[in-house]
Amino acid sequence: MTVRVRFAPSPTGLLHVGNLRTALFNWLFARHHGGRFIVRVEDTDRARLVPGAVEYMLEALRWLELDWDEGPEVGGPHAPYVQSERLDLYQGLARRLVDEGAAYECYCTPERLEALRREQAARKEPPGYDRRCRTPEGREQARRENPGGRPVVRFAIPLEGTTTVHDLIRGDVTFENARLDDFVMLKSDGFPTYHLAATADDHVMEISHVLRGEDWLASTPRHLLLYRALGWEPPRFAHLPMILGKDRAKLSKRHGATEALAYRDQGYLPEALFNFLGLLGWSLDDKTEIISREEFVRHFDVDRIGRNPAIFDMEKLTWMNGVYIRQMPPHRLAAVLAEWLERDLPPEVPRPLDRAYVERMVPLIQERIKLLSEAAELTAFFFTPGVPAYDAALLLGKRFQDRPAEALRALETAVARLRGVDAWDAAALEAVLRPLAEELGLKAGDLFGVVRVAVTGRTVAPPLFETMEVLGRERCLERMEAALGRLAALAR
RNA sequence: GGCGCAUUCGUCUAGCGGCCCAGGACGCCGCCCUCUCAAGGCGGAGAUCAGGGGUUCGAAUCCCCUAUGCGCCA
Repeated sequence: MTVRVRFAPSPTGLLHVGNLRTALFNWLFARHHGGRFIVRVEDTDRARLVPGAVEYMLEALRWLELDWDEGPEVGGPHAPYVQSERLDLYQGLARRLVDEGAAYECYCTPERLEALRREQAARKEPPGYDRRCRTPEGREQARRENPGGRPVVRFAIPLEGTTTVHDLIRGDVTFENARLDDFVMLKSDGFPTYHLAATADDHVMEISHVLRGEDWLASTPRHLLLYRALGWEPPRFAHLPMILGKDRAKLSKRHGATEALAYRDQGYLPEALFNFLGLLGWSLDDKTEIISREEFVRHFDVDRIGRNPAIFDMEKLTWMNGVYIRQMPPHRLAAVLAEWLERDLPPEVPRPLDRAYVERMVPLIQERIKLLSEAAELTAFFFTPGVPAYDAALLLGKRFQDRPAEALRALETAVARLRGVDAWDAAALEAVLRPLAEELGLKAGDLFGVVRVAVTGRTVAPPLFETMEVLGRERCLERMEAALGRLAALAR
């Protein structure tokens, strides 16, 4: 059987990471089985439509590199892939089911339905339509009460029996038909509800497997009944576990970012999010955490999808992002970081940045950042012209806290020796400064600390000698001279 | 309220009757490495496998009940 799966988002806002995970699983399933991955826009809820939402969602899929074989932009044999452009299909099917007696028109007014609900609630009965319009007599009565009103079309659920969903993840789940109510398939405005539209499209588009969120499990018996009424073979279903926030409630804004592209904007790598999301509800074995896209495709299948809801652990995602940053070829990281730096470095830094300089700097921070967004702050001193601003007291650190004169003498000596260095590379610099510390009776760290602050303006920075090498002789000496002045002022 | 799904360290999970007085990872703590910070290495704390009944020579694994969480229906 050819595998054909679909990702069918509603363009009602931004793309939630939970939906992105669903998209990812569908994509992986398709790629693993050499099938087709289809994107379909489910825009039949006109009240909740958000302009631009489709583009945003497609952008998120592209960012994760989840390419689709059929759908918006690429077309396909079952175009259009936008439900609002397929109304004829749904209306025809609704009419057919009405003609065949499997569905009926309902003229009940919203007011009556509301009153019905209230009564049911008062009597502590489960809510649901009372099927008044299912009989010709009831329908006539409703029509008289609602003159000129346009009917909805409801599906006539079998009054007896059971329907069982053969879920690929959960096994058989059986529902009593009597508990299902006659749901609306076609609204009075001629638009289908999700139940009809999804069922119709899944059949017409020859979808073989429906991988969707667990929140749809309870609707599946309705869909199965629809397939049966239409004489269609249903696809296989697999309901994916939900993704929750820290408090075990459905993941929402309160838990941090929920929209897919917010992760891009916060400095996460698509491959890291891909890996992380792929492991939310699926596992390869008992130890593998870092999995390449190719390995995912090679191994992914529904049999290792879990059944329990997962809490989205941002800290683990961040750790994983660090792993991927460290794994990147330095030149690629440099290319990516260059864009962030162009944007985030302080305004006094001249643009465009010297790309070769960025390339030399990047290896020094590669294993020190977990987010791309951290680079600018950490490396600003490489780029700011002149002497960086910092609190002069930092030069003293702990060792020279009460002895600025000693610090001054040490830095003076260091500068003097450094002036004699021609080959300004890390090894040469270390060869000068390390023995000097001993000569001055200082611990290496204490001497290096003064120099670090002088040269970078910070107490925490990449390794000193490599940093100095990249900064270059002139910049280092200029900054150390400036520091001498500041130490002298402190010593006075 | 009804129906449904789920329940293994704080979190993601491995486990599909004996290999488990439960393994890995994140996070946390300690040590090592070390010019700061990271990264890395080593080690540690952390789960009476939600609770209770069964089935079985033997259960985290099978069955039942309860509890809790979540979902759907309005």
